[in-house]
Parts: sequence; structure tokens; C-alpha cells
Amino acid sequence: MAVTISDVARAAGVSKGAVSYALNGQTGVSDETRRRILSTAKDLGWTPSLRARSLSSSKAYALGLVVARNPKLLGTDPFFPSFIAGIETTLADQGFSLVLTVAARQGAEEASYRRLVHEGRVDGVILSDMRAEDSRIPLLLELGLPAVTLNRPSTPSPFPAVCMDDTEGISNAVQHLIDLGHTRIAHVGGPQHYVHSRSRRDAWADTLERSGLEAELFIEADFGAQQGTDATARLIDMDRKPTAIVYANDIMATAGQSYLQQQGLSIPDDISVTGYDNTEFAQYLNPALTSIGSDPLLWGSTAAQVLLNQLGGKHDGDDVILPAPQLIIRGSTAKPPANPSK
Amino acid sequence: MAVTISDVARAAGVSKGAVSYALNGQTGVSDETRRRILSTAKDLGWTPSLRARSLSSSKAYALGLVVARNPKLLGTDPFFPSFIAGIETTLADQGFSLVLTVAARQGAEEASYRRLVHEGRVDGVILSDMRAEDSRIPLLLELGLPAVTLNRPSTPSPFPAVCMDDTEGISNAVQHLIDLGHTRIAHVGGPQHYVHSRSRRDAWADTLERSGLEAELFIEADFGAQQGTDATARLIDMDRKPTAIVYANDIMATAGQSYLQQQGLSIPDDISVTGYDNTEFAQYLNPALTSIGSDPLLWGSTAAQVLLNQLGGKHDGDDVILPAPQLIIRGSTAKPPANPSK
DNA sequence: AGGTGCTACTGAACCGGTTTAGTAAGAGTT
DNA sequence: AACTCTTACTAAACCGGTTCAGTAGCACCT
Repeated sequence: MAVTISDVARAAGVSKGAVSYALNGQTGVSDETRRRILSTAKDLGWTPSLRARSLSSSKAYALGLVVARNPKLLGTDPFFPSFIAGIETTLADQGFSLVLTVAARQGAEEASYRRLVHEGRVDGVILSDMRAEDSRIPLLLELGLPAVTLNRPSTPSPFPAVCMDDTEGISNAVQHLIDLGHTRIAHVGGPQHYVHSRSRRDAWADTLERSGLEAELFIEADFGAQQGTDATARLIDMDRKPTAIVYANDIMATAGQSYLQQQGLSIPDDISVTGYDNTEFAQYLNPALTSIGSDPLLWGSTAAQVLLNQLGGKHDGDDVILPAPQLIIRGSTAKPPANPSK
Repeated sequence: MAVTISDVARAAGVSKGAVSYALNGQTGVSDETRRRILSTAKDLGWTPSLRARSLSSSKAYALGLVVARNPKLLGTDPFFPSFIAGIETTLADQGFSLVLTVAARQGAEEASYRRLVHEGRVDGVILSDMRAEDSRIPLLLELGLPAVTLNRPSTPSPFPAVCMDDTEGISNAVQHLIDLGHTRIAHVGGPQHYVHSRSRRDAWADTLERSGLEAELFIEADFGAQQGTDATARLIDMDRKPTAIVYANDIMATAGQSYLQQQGLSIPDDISVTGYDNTEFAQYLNPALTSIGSDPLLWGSTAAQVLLNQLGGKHDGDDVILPAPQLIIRGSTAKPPANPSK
């Protein structure tokens, strides 16, 4: 079996308690003894037993992430793998692990959090995809589970937030289109109960209105290719059809772009298109997709770090603001047709 | 605090040991007493402490998944989220959790497995993306960690395998193209150290050769959009350029298709294209992508179940064979041009 | 010299289960 | 009646840490 703290105690000629104090850097042992204990521990190759420590300290040494999305849609979202990789880079260094849960069915989400707490699997969770009136906040308060949120939720939240502004990228995209001469700029947004979907929509509307344009061409979709296509079809069926469409993610933009081309429209000559996320394939589309490039890796590693700090009582209470995603202009945007149809 | 086994013992007027026997369905208690213990446990709302159980039984009640991929590429791969969701559906029912690790850097993979074992985080792992001479097999044997593999590895492996045949879909795709009249069918494959990449290539080559065609137009890429584009560029620069390209995944096919269109080629009139995975967006491309639809959800849930059976000593030793992914024919494939250029 | 306070440590309890060793009661055997 | 065997249970050890209560030894104060 592995070497335990008792083995170290015996070898060093002290009690178990002394070893524990020495190893945890607590007071109660002389420097002299501490050195001796540490060196015998090292000689014997001692490493702490996570399980024993979990039991006696009532900690899990793990963080949780509950992803509540349809796996089909999740599969096309490039955000999560990078985000998770970011979380990992922080956790691995500090002896923590990530427990991942996918809540596919409605209602499974709450059950997942309850189970994580009840089994004591995790010491805290990272909340992504914040929603309006997010029910997870009261739930976690009830459960007493620490958390960080990605972006500050719209309702009061006692949890630290790690923020990456959605609005700047969208505003820049819309302004870019306005500067090119577009006046009928549509937006295909994500589900509006998501805070980020909502703030992207608001950014789109605000930017238009600042230039005296009306923000009327809006369709809500679900971030999936199917609804991206449908929304696009509805937009170009309109009497006063848009000359540019700002999509809330690259998947919908890709699907929309394909649909438009299929309808005989040329991109960007007949209609301009922008995405969000700067997915790896965005630059290889035909034409390459103008998009907004976020940094999920940084977001993940920062969120994990903030949560760990919080657990260690080292959080200063301020939200962490990360650099806003930037607009990346490519071939899918150009000036509107000189003589727009109808 | 939560109610413990001692509380139940006291309430039922028996010893801790008796409660443990009763709750675990072991012999040593009369039916009468067992019923009484179970009902008082229920009345008190007792649930086992995962941590205490982990310590005394030396089990983690968790499975691990180590994903060794560049997060950038991982982000575009629709396989993992669905696969993980599948794993979850099995685990959640049985009180297990999933510990996910992303090994970004080279060498981080082995360290991840060692850490999982060393900390006792998991009772077993699921191995995906099997490689030729896969170093994980001897590693896990050394570490004594149970595992399941996705598909049977090329080297001898004592671990059960859950298999989903790669070859049938590719063979059908190639045969479909041959039936349409193509004779110069290229393949853009994944990294050839992956077993699945290799078997897809072999299926492509075998099917061509069965029809007396030469399997010469092969390029290895990394499943990413960039290399998919590059490979496509090289193929159409050739003297005897292909009239059809079979890609090893949808991402490369999508990137390739865009590149081809950008070069003024019409799909499928000038050149046919097929993908693999049947990504959600595949059907919304322009033209819709002929692809091969695997079932990662089923694969995940089955792999988890087989591993749990294995841990419970209930594995019968046979590999589990899942239905092979099927070819889905869409607009990106058609008969070759009547008078192929050069 | 006696009291106080601090340091450095020990021994034991504790976290909440599982598991082993031991035992009392009853049935069966001869 | 004495012996063995089984059943049903208890007490205690154990997993490997953390933490609390107690104590010996020493310095300092008055």
C-alpha cells in the first residue's frame, strides 16, 4: 500500500498530529522538527490521500460544471471544449479536478446541482450561459454551494463574476456595416432568456439607434443551424429585406450564408453576414466569415482561479473584467448593393 | 449535519455494523431486522456519504476521460459533447460521476492518467481515439487502472472494447461515388497514427481496389479546417486531379468545399465531396454535405455501461459491437463532369 | 518560589462508512 | 447432557487524514 502519515510519524519519531501540522504548514512544530518531518516524508515518498483528506476536511478538492444544453447543439459549439481546457489548466496545478455533468433533459439541471452537493462531489461550481432571472442563483444559495458566474447576471448575485463584454464586438460589427453604407441590418439572436443573447441584441439595437436607424429586423433562434436557416429564410422573405445580417454565433451565420447562396444571392455583394465566436472554420468558409473572436480558454482558466480564490477566502469581492472579444473583418462583409432589390 | 449510519443504528436499536449489513444487502441480519433498519433509515432520510464510503472501500465512484487534443481542434469536433452526454446518461443513474481532463500539451496525457490513479479520483477510464501502438495500454496496465476502449486497438489489449465500425460508412461512400461513375476518388484522412483514421483510409483504398481503381490520391491532415483546405489545394493542383474527395470528417469537408467553390469549381457538378460525422450543420451547407452519421451518444452510454459492468465483475469478455454509422447522401455528391478537365 | 504564558508536542477523538473477530442463543446431533 | 454448527448480532478495528484537549518543559514576571 501507499505510505501513510502514520508511517512518516513512526519514521520521524513523532506523533501523527505533529506530522499533519508540519505538512500543512501550521504552527505547533519547531522549525527543526518540521524540517525533519518534511524530509522523511519526502524520503518515504509520501503523498496525501485525497479520500482521507476529503472525509476529514469535508472538502472534495474538485469543481463542477453543469452544462445544460441539448447535446446536439452543444456538439457544434466550439466554446465548451476550449473553456473546459482553460479550467483544466488552472485546476491541474492546484490538485483539483473537474467534474462535468451534462443536463440534457429539462429539469435535469437542478437535479444535477443537488446531486453534486448532496454527494459532496465538488466544492464549487462555474455557472455559464447566465439566464434572466436565473434560477440557479437561489438554488445554489439554498444549497450553500460557492460559485462563479460568467458575466454578471441580471438579477442580484452574491457570487463573483468573470466578465467578457458581449456588446463591444457586436457594436463594432454593426458600426462596421453602417460605415459600409448598410441601413437595413438584421440580427438573428440566440434565445433571449440568456443574458448574453439579450446583451448582444441590445448592442445591435443601440448601435443602430445611435445612427438613427431602426432596430426592427430581429429574429430569435436557438444557436443551431436549423433555426439559423429558418430565420434567414424569414428575413429575406420580408418586404424590406435586410442588406446585412448579424448572427449571434458562427453556426447560425454559416447556415444562413449557405442558405442565402442557395437562394442565388451573392455574399457579400448582395448581402453581408457576420458571426460570433470566430470558430476555427469561420476563416475557411466561402467567403470567409467576418466574426467576433472570444477567448474561452482565458475565460475558463480565470473563472476557475477566481472560484479557487473564493474557496480559499482570498477573493476581494470585485468582478474580474477580461478583454472584450474583437471584431475580425473578413470577406463576408462589404458595402451594400448599389440598387437594393425593392 | 446529515444523518449518519450511527444515527440510524441508534434509532433502530442495533449496532453500526448491523446497519451496514442491512443496507448493503449482505447476510448477517434477519429479514425482520433488515426491514426495520431499512425503514428507519428511510424515515430519517439517510443517504450514504460518498466520502466515507470512498475512504473505507477504496473506490472513487467516478470514471475518467482524458481528452488529448488541441483545444482549438477539439472545439470544432462535435463528437465529444455528445459522447460525454452519453456517458453521463449511464453514470447519473448509478451514482457515478465523470471526471474530465483535457491534456493539451504533449506529455500531459500520461501525467493526467498518473494523477487520476494516484489521487484515486476514478475507478476506471474510457479510452477514445485509439492510436497505433497505443502507449496508454501498457501505462494503464502498469497503473492497474481498469478501462474500456472505443474500438479494438491494433495492439493486444486486455480491456473490453466497444466498437463502431468505421469502414462500412467509408466503403459505402466510396462505392456510392464509383456507382455515380467517378474513377479518381481522393481521400483526405486524419492523422494516421489514429486507428480510426487508418481504418477509414484502408476502407477507402480497399473499396477502390475492389473496383480495379488505384488508391493513390491520399493526403494526411489533422481533422482541422486549415489542413483540410491545404490538402484540398494540393489535390486540385495535381495533374490528374480527383473528381471526388472523401474527407475523414465534416470539418475538413466543409473547409475543402468552401475552398473548391472559391476556386470557381461547382459542387457537385465539377467535383463531389463527402464528410464524416454528420455534424449538425452538414445538412445546411450549400450544397448540403453527403456525410456518414455516427452515434456518439450511444457510444458514450454503452462504453460507460461496459466499464461499470467490468468494475462490478459482470463483464463477459466479449466486445460490444454497435451498429455501424450509415451513409447519408445529400447534394454534395453527383456524377462526375462529362468531360473532366485534363 | 510560585504563578502565568507560551511553545512544542502527544494521545485520542473524529469524519462515516466497511469489515473482521468475537459471542450469545438456538437448533441439531449423538 | 454434552458437543458442534449456524444464525444474528455487537464491539472494535480500520481506511488516512484533521483537529481538539491535554501536558511537559521552559522562560518570564513579581
